[in-house]
Amino acid sequence: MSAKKFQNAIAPTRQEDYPEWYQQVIKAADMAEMSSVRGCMVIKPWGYGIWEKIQRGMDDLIKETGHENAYFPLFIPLSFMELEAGHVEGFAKECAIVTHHRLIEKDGHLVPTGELEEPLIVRPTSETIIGRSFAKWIQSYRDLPLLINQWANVVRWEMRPRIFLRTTEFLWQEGHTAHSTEKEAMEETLMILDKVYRTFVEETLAIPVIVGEKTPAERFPGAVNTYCLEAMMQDRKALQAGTSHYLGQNFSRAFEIQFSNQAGEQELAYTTSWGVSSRLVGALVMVHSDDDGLRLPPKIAPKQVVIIPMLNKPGEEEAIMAYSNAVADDIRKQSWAGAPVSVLVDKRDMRPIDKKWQWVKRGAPIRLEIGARDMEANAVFMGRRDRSLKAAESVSRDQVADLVVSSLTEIQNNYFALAKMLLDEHTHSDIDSLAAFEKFFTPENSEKPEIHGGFVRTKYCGNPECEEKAAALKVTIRCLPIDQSGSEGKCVICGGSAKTDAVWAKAY
RNA sequence: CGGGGUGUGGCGCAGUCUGGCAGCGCACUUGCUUUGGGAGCAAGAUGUCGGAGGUUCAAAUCCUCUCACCCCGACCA
Repeated sequence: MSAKKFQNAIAPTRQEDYPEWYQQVIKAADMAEMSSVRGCMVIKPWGYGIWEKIQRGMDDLIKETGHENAYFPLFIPLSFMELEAGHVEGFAKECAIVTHHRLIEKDGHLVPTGELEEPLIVRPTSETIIGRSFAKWIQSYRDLPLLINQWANVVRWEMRPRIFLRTTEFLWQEGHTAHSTEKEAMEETLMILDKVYRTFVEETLAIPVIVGEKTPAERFPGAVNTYCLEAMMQDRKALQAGTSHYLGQNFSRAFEIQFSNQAGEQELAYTTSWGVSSRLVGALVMVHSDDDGLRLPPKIAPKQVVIIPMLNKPGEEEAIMAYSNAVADDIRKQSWAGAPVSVLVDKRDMRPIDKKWQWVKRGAPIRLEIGARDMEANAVFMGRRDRSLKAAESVSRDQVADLVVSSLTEIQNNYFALAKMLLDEHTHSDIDSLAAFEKFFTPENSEKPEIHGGFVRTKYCGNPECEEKAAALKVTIRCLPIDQSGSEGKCVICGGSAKTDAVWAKAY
């Protein structure tokens, strides 16, 4: 294969075919692949390493805000789903159902037998089964608040799976809490949204978000209010990066989550639920990556520094490896973002140039190439993933550890700044008529739509009909931002008087 | 569930119209050369051509049935 064939490591580029580019980045980074089970993915070590970093960081925040982890069953009795009307409607169409518990051999094939008296559904979310437990655990106001989180897999039989973004089975955390007052439950709902989700997504994943409330059309089935984080991908479409629900007394009524208050009266508890999923990995890909593959913010990279020994000539190996390991140890002594810098010395039996490209495609923030020449000069050759490949340069050995630390901070900040620039540049507040709105969201090439559109932040009258009208353009209200301006204006769709700010976009 | 498409070594595909030895590129293995910027040459290994049935001297190719997957809609963390 000749070098000229590669202008970029990933084909097609983002401009050429964004959805295909997305899949190629994941493949080239060796993160995950679709499995032989419909809609289900295999998460490979590099992709799972990213998820583990997400879990660790998020879990710390969840615990710092007073929650404890627990675990509930994968299966939910079918009858539980019937108890909350809105909930059934939302999830009934996408459930996996277990109806048998045994196999027998018949004509050389295994067929299910032993039909269950009551079918079990594989959890699409756990409000119902956790609600039943909460009802048992809560007797008195002294048992409240009850603050529980679960790390789990869930199954939703979606029509069109897309790797990491919408798979049949996915990984997530789901928080479930119960409170004695509406006020406290609402505070919890919003606290999680800001202190846990927004903080983590912006500061660790380097993804800027718009925080807001969903309209009734986009609300979680069974919730009173649903709040969310919305992020902009590089094709300017929105991706929901986290969600927090105020459930009011809907689930406590259905599952009899009652407590005696201080006056000795029975009251229904107020509950919340909130979650982020492995979809965040897809968001990382679509926000930060470029036409050479994945780019990982250092705080989420499973390895922050990769050392590639240039083992080209026989006889040099031992000395270069010793030098490389010594450099690695120096860097490991450095602390960054509250933890030792993680370093991998890639000593695999591969051509160094192939290793280098592999680490570029996997998005390692910093590459250090070490060969005989560097060793003689008491130096290393350092490349940063946020800069062009040709911008790599020689750095003296005694400066490298400090430079790595300052570079990690710079890379983390650069990725956030770039993503923020994209979000700001393509968020428009000056679209004030239906004609302008339609023009903005209509691609020039309808056969093969180019990257177009973005977020429109404008007034909305609150009429669901206006929302439906936008849906014809595949545009939905992503959220009603928390930071409302309070000003009065005209609804962008119907022109009627409107006070509410809304963010409109095409979404994943 | 509607409309369109595809199933051929690990991956990507040609071959199907007009039946006649199962092919190509990449990746993989081995050897030699090369070696700080996605190397070259040579040899090698890898296949129930999605499945079942039929037509035929002969089927990847034709016919019937079937399964799976992909794209466009409805659904969605």
